[in-house]
Amino acid sequence: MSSQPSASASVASSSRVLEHPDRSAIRLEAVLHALSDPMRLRVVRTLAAHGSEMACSDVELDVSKSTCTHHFRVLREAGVISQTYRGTSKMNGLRRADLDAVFPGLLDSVLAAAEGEERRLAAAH
Amino acid sequence: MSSQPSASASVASSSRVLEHPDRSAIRLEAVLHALSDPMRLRVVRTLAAHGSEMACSDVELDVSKSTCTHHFRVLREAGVISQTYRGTSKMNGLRRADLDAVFPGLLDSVLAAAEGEERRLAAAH
DNA sequence: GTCGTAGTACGGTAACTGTCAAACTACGAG
DNA sequence: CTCGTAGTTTGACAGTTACCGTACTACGAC
Repeated sequence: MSSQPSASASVASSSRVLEHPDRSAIRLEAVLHALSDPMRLRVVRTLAAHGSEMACSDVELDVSKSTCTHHFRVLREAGVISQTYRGTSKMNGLRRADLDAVFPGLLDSVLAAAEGEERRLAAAH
Repeated sequence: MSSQPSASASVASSSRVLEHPDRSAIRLEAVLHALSDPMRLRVVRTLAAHGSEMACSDVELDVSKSTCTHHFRVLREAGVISQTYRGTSKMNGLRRADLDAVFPGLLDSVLAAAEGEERRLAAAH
């Protein structure tokens, strides 16, 4: 049902391999659902701003480690991020190419929307 | 906290008035959550394709009336649609101007994404 | 006034979801 | 080998959500 991580992710460097949906198995509702949670949207915005892959622990969320694991898994299973183990760490990256191919402009419009909303809310306080 | 329906909706023609969030109270997460459900996405696509306002009963969903009421309310409370009573019917319209002002390009990219996904899934069968 | 329709409120069910602590595994450093 | 860290799994809890049937309200037609 799944394949190896997309081309944007490096080859796994441990025996632990993570399942990712094929580009063709990415569904809009799962993507929108994944992005509708504030924690996960924050992850995605952080990865987008950073540009290159980041370890889970480098993305600062104010929740427990088990909750972090939960949220990263939802993003991976929706096809929004790719994940690869590097020793004890797991490196995460946006599946930008896949998402832009399947839903052109969606990711950027969500990121821009979040940016704009954050600025408006900051200005309102 | 809410105001009268946005300018895109007509004046209410009955004593029943529905609360709608101000443009400034529309939140991205609520919008994405509202659009991540297949029933609600169908409503929004139908309203988008139709162009002008439609009655609840004119949007064909394969669920009970009480479930329809639930979904339309989620869309209204997220600020995605405006609703106005007309006799026994309730007229619904996309809050296109508000959504485009608050999250430029988001609605169109979601609609295009849904369109593209539908075509790909239809071609795959 | 009655009648039919659109839509609602309520209570219920079942599944989902986000949260966590605790115990765990996998890995690299030493 | 031990140790520390990253991340996981499990079970639990509480809240949310989509679904429904039923009884209801509001409205217009007559």
